[in-house]
Amino acid sequence: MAKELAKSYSPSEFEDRIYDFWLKGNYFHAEVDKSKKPYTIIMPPPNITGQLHIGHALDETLQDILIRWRRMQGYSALWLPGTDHASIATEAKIVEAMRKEGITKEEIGREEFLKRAWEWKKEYGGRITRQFRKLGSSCDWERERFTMDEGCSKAVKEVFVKLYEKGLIYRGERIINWCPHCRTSISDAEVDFSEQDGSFWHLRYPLTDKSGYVELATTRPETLLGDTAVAVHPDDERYRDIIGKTVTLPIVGREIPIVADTYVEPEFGTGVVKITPAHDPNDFEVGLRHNLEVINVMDDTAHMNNNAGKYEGMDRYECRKAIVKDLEEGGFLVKIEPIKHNVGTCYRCKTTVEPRVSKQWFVKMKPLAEPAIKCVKDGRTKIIPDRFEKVYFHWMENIKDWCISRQLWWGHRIPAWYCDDCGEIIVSKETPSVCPKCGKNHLHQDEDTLDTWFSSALWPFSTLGWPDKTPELEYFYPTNTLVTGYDIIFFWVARMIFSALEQTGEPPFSTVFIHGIVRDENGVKMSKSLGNGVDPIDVINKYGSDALRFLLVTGNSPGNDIRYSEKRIEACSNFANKLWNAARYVHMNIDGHDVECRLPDNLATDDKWIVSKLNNVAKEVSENLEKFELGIAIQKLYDFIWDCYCDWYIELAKTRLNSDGEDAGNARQVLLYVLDRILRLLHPFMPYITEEIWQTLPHEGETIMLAKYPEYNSELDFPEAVLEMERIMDAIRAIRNRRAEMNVPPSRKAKVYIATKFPKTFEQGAPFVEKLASASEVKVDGSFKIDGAVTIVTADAKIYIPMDELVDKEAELLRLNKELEQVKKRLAQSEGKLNNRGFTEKAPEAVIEKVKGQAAKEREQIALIKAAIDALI
RNA sequence: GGGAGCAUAGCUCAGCUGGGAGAGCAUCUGCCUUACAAGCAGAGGGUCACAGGUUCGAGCCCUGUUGUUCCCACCA
Repeated sequence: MAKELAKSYSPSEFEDRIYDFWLKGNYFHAEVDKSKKPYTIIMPPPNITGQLHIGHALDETLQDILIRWRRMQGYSALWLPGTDHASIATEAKIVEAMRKEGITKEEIGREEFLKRAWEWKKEYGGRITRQFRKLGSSCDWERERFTMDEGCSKAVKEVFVKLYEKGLIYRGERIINWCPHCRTSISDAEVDFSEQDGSFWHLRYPLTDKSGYVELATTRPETLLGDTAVAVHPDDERYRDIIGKTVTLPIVGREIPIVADTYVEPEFGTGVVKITPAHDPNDFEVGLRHNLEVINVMDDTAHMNNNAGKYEGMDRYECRKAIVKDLEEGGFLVKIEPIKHNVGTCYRCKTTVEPRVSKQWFVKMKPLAEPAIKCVKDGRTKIIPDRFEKVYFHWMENIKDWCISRQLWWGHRIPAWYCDDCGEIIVSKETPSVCPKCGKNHLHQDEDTLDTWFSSALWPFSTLGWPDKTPELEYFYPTNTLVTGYDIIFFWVARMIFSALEQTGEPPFSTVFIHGIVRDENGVKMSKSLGNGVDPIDVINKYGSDALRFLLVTGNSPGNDIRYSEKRIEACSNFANKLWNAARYVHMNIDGHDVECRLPDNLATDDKWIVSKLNNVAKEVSENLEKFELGIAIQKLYDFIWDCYCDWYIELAKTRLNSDGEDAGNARQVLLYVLDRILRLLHPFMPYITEEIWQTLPHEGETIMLAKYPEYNSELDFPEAVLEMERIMDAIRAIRNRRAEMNVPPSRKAKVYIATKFPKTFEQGAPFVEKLASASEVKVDGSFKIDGAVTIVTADAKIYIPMDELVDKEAELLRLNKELEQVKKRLAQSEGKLNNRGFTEKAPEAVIEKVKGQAAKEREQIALIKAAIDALI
């Protein structure tokens, strides 16, 4: 560790070194320790394919602040990290890499493919967590997990089998969302809708009895090949007579029924809908109600299959063109109307999804959703900010069964086997050797894997050892806080809650702390495809991790988005620089002296003032952190450090440090003590700079990480001294103000005469006035009255500065009168309140007292100003 | 169609349970006062979107309006 503080603040010089120091000290590691209270955060596992982006940086920073704060408070604070196997994304990456080599996954087969995948994981899977280290994340790397490691896989099988046995997992032929590019099913949550320009083709389907035709409109003419009915609303007068008749499907020639179903909206289009149960979720439902045939006309790449007759082999869009052409030629096309409509796309690759009937595994959601709703309703899990509870409830209450099977290889293979002889399905944690029903051994395992989110849903407890009853699970579970963005409430948070309740009987965490997303300077979401993203590593290299962390929490409230801008990060880095320099100043003064980091017995007024301020900041910061108001907490620290400590206390202390007496020693001690507490308070937010400085100062303990977080102490409140200091500071500010108005440079010192009712206070403060208000001499008396001087009035003092040549009597009078008017106005306001019976009868005592105090001060000030005016005339 | 957020200084945003509008940046003025010019001291700048209401008192609570962003639903 550095023994000396470098001349200038350059974070890149020490941040990595400090992180290594922490690692070597094993300070991030949390143990089961019954003598301490546990505090647990399970890290949202980033995808192994991922690269650190600013959104991770935000998520990590918030978690690190909470965990460092709790650790310093004495909790056994576990932040458990890990990564997610991200089946679709990873498989796509590997397939793409193989494509460049000219091979497909089918060619090399499942086993060989998985070998490659694991190799890929080994090589790149740790990239993102290595990047997390740059942020200063103090997670327990010894406990790092992976969603496909042995333990997590065990948990996945356990849950699958349990749910299956309970009847909550079933296999069935349903309509699901199919991505023709990824060639797998995806869940409802994985479909993104985007508005696209499309056409509305109005078609004529002739009645089979040749008595006419029905006109209908569709956005997907190619699905006509799979039509098995036409539907109208049962109450629609126009079509009452044709219900029960049949139409002959154009081109295909199939005879299909006209059914009545309330799903049809008579007002929309022509009030007639073609029904394609195999390729539309709503049509599928209609099909079920009317026992319609389901004709799948596409294969898994969205090319037409052999049900499509002469169109077989065509891509769905090629087929659309061909069909439209044929319809037109056959006289079936009435018109084409341009429309905008929402099209479902794959959240991974943005390919338009193809609704498709296929055999998949599903989780029955209703029974699981109920307790999950209750858990948040009764407050066992709190969502912050609470407006997101509404989002959660809405989703949970309208939830549909969750399609969990994926036609991918990279992931948890579904623990289900099929008997080739008798067709029995065996769901089991262990690989069965023979069919329990027919006893034969011709079994094959289901080819599919599970949705990535199935394993993520178990993350809070699978990582702690579940289903085994480990000491960790016992001690750290349920966890305390989950920190994540509002964009994955559905994907992840909701699923963790119902999974945990079902499997462990307890909510996975007591609080969900939701944050927003990071946007660019124009408020546009940062994304790879737009190229407007900022690489956190670049930012860290340029400004330091502490500045980035500061940026990400400051000026932000829970759940709100954050805007990144270069200007803002500069301001953050300036703050770090300010702290750095303050520390250098303290060093200049304590080095060579034997200074202890504790408060001296005799505190001067300014010492008491800064200690009181510090004490209250410590109190407020903790209160804000308890409420997850991180932005407010750091703002208070910023103000305290910059305004109170640097701009005032250090400047005040300068008047005392020159002597060799006890007072100078005391000032040194207080300077050091307050700096030490500042560093501790700030540490969770800016871990690197605080550690670097702390190590160079006299201190006890190995690391600031484990130093005690400052707490409020009523013995360190000195309200009297605070009041006295405020009087002096008011005077100093007023003098500075006047001098600035008159353009008097600081180099030009002037005598200052202070007439006040608090002569003792001001006599004590005289050196401060001298130093900070450019006074050559300060005289204090109760009754000064000086002619031809600049006159300044504060609530507690009348101040004269004889600067004859600068005094413009007329201007002085004008100014004083203006001030008088202002104060009078304020007094009128105060008195107005006090004379209002409604106010005095209903307002709380404290508020009334406050207003009374204001009024008194205002009267006082008016008297002083009037006297000053009299003196001038 | 349903829901949510946002609207406060020129810009970006805070404002915690209602009790005299704040910060950073930008602008202007004066300072190299030996921790820091990445700084110091000061100044200007706001009908808190609009209209009602509740209240002794509203940026904050209620209702409505407008603008804006987002989420959910997916009427073919």
